[in-house]
Amino acid sequence: MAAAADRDTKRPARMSVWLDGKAASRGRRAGGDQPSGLDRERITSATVRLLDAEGLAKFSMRRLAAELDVTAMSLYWYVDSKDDLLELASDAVAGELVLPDPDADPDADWRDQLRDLTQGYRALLVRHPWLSPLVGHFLNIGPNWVALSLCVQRLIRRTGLPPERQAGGIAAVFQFVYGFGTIEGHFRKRCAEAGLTQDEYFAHAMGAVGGRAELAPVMDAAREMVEARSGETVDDMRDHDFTSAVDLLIAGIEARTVR
Amino acid sequence: MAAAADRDTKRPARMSVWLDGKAASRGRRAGGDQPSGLDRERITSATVRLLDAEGLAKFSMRRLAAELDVTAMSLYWYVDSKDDLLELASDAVAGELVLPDPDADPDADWRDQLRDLTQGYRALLVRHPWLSPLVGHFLNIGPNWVALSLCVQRLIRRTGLPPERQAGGIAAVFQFVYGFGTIEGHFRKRCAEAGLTQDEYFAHAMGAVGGRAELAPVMDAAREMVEARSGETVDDMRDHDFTSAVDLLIAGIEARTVR
DNA sequence: ACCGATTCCCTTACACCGTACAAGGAGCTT
DNA sequence: AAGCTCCTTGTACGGTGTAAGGGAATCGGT
Repeated sequence: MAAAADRDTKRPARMSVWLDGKAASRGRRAGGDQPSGLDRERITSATVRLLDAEGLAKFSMRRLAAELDVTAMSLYWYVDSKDDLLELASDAVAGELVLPDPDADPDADWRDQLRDLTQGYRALLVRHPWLSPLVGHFLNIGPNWVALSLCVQRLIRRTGLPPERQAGGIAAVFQFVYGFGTIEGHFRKRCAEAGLTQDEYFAHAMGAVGGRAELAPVMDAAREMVEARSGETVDDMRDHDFTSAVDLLIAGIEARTVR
Repeated sequence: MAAAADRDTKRPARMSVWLDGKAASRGRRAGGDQPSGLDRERITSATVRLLDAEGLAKFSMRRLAAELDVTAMSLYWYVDSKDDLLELASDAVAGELVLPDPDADPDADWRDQLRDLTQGYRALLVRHPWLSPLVGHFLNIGPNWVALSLCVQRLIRRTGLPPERQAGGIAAVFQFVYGFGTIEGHFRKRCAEAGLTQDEYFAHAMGAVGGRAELAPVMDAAREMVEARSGETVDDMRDHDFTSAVDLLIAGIEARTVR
C-alpha cells in the first residue's frame, strides 16, 4: 500500500479522542497495578516507538500487542480504536517541540523565534515520518498541538502583520513547513528502507530517469538547479532551500507589515 | 483507519510505475477489442471516478473490479500493483491543471501567472482529496507532473529571483499550496461525509470544543481571528487566507529579487 | 486447416488487517 | 463465601493486496 491517507469505517463518526474518547483514566485500579502492567501512557509510548522503528504502514494493533506481551483486544480496553491511538501518538510527539514564549521576553526578535520554531517543526516531521499523514487527518486538538498553535498565534501577532493578514501569514509559514517536512521525511525514509544514503539514492534515481529520453528536460532542469546552489550533498541543498524559503517568508511578512 | 500514508510490503522496492512499470501497451490487441473491454486508460479513469466518489479509504482492487464487471485479479494484467494504479491516477488528474506558458508571452506578469497556478493547484487538491497523500508518497515523475514542475521552474525564473534562491522560492510557494490544499480538501471531505455544510460543521466543532474548559484559550484565539477577517462563511475566510498568503509570498519574492 | 505461442481473464488460496462479541479469571468489597 | 468490577483472552467476521496456476480465445506460421 502507498499512503496512510485514510481510515474511516462506518462507525458513529467521531471527531477526536480528545472530544469523544473514553476517559483516559482507564487503568490505574484502586489497590494495585494492572495484571499486565498496561496503561494508556505505556501504550502510546510503545506506539511511538514502533512507529518510529517500522513506519505507519507496518504498524498494526496485533503487532503492538505482541510488543507489549498482550493480545490485541486488550488494547481496546484503554483505547477505542486504532485511530484514537494514532491521535494520541501524534499529540505525544508534538510535545517534543520546545516552544518559545513570545510574550516573555519583549526584546526577543520574532524572526529568530520563527526560524527556531520552523526548524523544530521540520525536524519533528523528519524524525517521525509517520506524523504528517496523521497531522493531515486529525483535528490536532490535543494539549500539545493546542499549545503549539497558541504559541504560533502569539508569535505571529508580534510580527506587526495587520490582524486580517495574520491567519494568512500563519498558513503560509506552517503549511510550507508541513509540506516541506512531509516530503523530506518521506524521502529519508525511502533511503533508509533501500539501505542507501540520500546521495546514493538521488544518484540512483537520476540514473533511472536518465534512461528515459522524454525526461531529459527534467534532468537538465534538475542539474541546473543543483549547480545554482552551493552545497554538494542532498542534505546541504535541502537545508539551503529550507532556510532560504523561510527567509523569503520573513521578507514577505516584513513587506506586508504596518510600520 | 486514518491516513492513506503507507503502502509497502516487502517487494523488490520499486521507484515508480514510470520507471519499472510493465509496458503501458498491455491491451490493444491487434485484431479487435479485449474480451472484457479492459484497457489501461479505462482502468485509470474508473479509478479516478471511484476515488472521487468514495475516497482513498474505501478504494480497493475488488471494488474497482466490480465497477468494471471483472474480477480483481484481471486488473493485475494491466497493472503491477495497487500502488502503480494510484500513481497512474495521480498523474491523470495532474493533467487537469491548465499550465501557463511563461515564456510564450514576454509581457505577461509572473504575479498573475503564479496566482492562477496556485489557485489551480489548490482547486485540484480540493477537488480530489485523495490526491495529496499520493503526492506525498510517490516521486511524481509522470508526464503531467513533469510538465507542471517544468512550468513552475520557468515561471520562477521569470521572477528575477537569483538562481540560488529559486529552489527555495518554489518550495515556499508550492509546499504551502500543497499543505493548504491538503487540509482544506480533507476538511471539506469530512463535512460531506457528515452531511453538514462547512459552517455547520465548524459550529458543531466549536460547540464540542467549548465543552472543555482547558480549550477556552483556543476558542478565544479562534474567535479573535475570525473577527479579524472580513468574510462570514468558512469559505470566505479560507479564500481570504489563501490569497493573502500568496500575496505575502509574492511580496517575499519581490523583496529578495535582484533589480 | 492445423498447431504452438501469446494474450487475456478467472479461480483459488494465503497471510494479514481492525474489531465485535462473549466468556473467563483475578482481586476487592460486602 | 458470594458478588461485583476490572481487565484479559479466544474466537470469529468481513475485509484487504496479491501470488500461483488453470483455461479459453486468438494470433502467427506453416
